[in-house]
Amino acid sequence: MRNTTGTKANGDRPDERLSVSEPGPRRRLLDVANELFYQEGVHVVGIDRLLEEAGVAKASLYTHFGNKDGLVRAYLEERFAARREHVARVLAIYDSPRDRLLGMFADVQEALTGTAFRGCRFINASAEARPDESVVAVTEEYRTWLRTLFTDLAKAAGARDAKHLGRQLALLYDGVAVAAHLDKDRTGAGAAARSAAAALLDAAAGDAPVVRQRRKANAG
Amino acid sequence: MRNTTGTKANGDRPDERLSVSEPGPRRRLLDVANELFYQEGVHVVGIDRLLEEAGVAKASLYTHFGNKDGLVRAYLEERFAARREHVARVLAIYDSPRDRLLGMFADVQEALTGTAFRGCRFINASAEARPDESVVAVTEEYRTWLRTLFTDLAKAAGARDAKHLGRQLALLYDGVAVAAHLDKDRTGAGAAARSAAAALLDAAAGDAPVVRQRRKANAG
DNA sequence: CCCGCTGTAGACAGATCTGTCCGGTAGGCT
DNA sequence: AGCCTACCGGACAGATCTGTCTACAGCGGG
Repeated sequence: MRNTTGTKANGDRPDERLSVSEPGPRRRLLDVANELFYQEGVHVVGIDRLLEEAGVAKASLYTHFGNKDGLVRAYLEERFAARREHVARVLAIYDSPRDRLLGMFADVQEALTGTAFRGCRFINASAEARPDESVVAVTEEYRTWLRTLFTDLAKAAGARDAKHLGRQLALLYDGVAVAAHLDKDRTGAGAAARSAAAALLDAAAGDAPVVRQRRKANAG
Repeated sequence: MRNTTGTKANGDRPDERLSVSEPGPRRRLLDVANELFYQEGVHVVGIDRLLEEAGVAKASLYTHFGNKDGLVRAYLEERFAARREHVARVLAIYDSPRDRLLGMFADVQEALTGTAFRGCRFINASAEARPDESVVAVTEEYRTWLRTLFTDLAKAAGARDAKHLGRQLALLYDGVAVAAHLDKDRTGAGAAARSAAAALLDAAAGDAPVVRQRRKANAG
């Protein structure tokens, strides 16, 4: 579909200093997987479709990833890493803990204006996965990380019960992903989540916003 | 797998007044679909599996439902109707609008204590559906109904912006379905959603709600 | 220079799934 | 009794998907 002649070109290792030319088959496969698995679903997109779109031979897929599940796992783990980096960049924008927390929802609101938004990759992939597929393992890691992140943000923002607020915020985060995916009016969901996060934060911070000394009995 | 002899028995029409004996193939198929499609996913469960489990001939499926998508549609529409009835029963328990609203989340919290809980059928089914499958149509109807329901509850509970609060509550409702499905600790998500709903309602009801108690920390 | 590594192209096997069709059976109705 | 209808059991076709294997091409290092 793209490179009719077998070419080694670029092994897509980071120390490769060739000009941009053409990424290797592993890179091309991951790129296509990132697109198709997200837009259409993991089970719906077959091997042949991936190979066709990426211009990669079938044997290359199996030497690089072992089987389809290996490709799915590599794809999800890469997106997980990319997400961590993205969130780190978003959080770095803001100064105050409160703004950082709300910035997470501002970021989501911005993301779902694009037409390519189809909800949370991990939620969607998990909904169609069998229990033994590696999707569930990566999803669990991702969600643990996300919950911890929100708990940390809640704690920094001065919540009395940071774990509780963190959970509530994670609920909103899940909810907006689902709603923006399945409902027609996406922007409404984004705004609702953002304002709800602010309201919950205000309610949890209570009367003494940034002071979080009081009692550190169960904070964290 | 169950009735080795071809038997007419019960056509599972409502005016059938035979004793309980054995429901017809349509009923048996819907029952099995309700179980398997929910527990394992729509695409994962094949026709043969359904037929085997229900003890129904393949021809019966196609005469009753046309094709697999027809069965899926009938299954989802039946669950939608059952859900409407269930919600009506739940709402009938409470007297005040506020209690009715929070009762929706108390009901969910109770539901997810069971091991059979696997999140929202419609969300899960939509995540693995192609755009042309009838899953998306029924899901859209369901979600429109749900959003309207929460908006009505918010309005009755005295929210200033009922549509806004309704959306926020729907987000929480989606979120708890996802979280309780994918995370290990389900009960935590239920409690968080319930308390978040109360906090959002308090924040939205503002100063002049419908007879609200002091600040009753919700036990749960 | 040539060997080995990596990659392409595609045939092939085996499994699975949807949907059609045919033969047989049993109960209800006239 | 005889027929009609609903249902069962299973064979069958056609499509699709995963995974393996063979044949071949180009690049780079010893």
